[in-house]
Amino acid sequence: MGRIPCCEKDNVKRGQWTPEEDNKLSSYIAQHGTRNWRLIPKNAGLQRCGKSCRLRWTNYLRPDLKHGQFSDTEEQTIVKLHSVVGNRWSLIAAQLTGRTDNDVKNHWNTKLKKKLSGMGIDPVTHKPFSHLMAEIATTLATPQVTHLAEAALGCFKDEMLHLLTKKRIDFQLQHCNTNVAQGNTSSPCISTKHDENDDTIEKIKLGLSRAMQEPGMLPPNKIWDSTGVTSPNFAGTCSDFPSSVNAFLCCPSSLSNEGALSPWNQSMCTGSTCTTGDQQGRLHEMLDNEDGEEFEGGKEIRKVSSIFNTDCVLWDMPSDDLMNPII
DNA sequence: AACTCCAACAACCGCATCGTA
DNA sequence: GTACGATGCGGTTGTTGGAGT
Repeated sequence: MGRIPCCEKDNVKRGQWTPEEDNKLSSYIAQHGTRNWRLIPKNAGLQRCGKSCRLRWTNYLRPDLKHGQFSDTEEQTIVKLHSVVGNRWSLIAAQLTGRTDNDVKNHWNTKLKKKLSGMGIDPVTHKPFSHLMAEIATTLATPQVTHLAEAALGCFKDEMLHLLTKKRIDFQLQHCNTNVAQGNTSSPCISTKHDENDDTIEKIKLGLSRAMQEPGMLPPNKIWDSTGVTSPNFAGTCSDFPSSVNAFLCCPSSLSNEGALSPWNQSMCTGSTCTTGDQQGRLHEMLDNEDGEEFEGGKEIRKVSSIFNTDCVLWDMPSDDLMNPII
């Protein structure tokens, strides 16, 4: 048995579409609409799978599609919705005029994920990395925590190396300069040349292990220093690490100093649930439509309550976006 | 100039869900 | 209620062009 193929693969063309094929498909759909994708390629004179035609149409040829760069507002919308509905790309895309799920997904994977990681936020949970570490620490005994932290470090390593090396993020040289100016040589500047990766990873490992074994570490919002310089409960100091590592371990100043460095303003939930009623209320307000019941994304209609989790990061949106009738 | 690397995006694949007989 | 074809969706892979070496 097995699954019936959507079309006979031997007789269909694959790969990039040519302008001629695009023209054939567009003009056929303009005349006959998009009923029965299986018949469309045959009737339109295309040697393509119906599924391939559908994708080409929905992702590229549709006249109402917007091509080109995502605006800041669109990015904010994506991040905000992703923090609530996760990888429901079609649902997210439905809130952005002229964008497809494929567009949104690609933009998320190539840009936004890295952007969030760079801000010290886990793109999956939308929480600060340090926050996640702290949550692990609250639920596990120390030996387990250390191993888990090591495992987590492995997961994040690629993103961090990317940020630390490829993007050449500034390593908080100002702290180094300050230390030097004050004659403090006990906290040497990190070399950005020699064995940069190894040094950094070792420091992260050390910092994580210390943080996880330090009971006073928790809760994290208690020790996040808005200056990002020192933390009395932290075994070292945040300034021992590059800025992007600070983001990972100490929470970046952009998170605690609203609007200081972050490209987006945000309010952060503390703990495993949103703590301020007005924030939570506002998200519900944004998600519920005027009747407070359902919202529609493409064909899907789901109860908001079924997809709404209380773990969230709330992104401040321009007031115009709040006027989106669906949100 | 040639080569490598990487980001961006298009397209494919297989599973899930829907609609209908 | 069930079977089956059609369509939607999300994950993944492939391709391309530009930047860096």
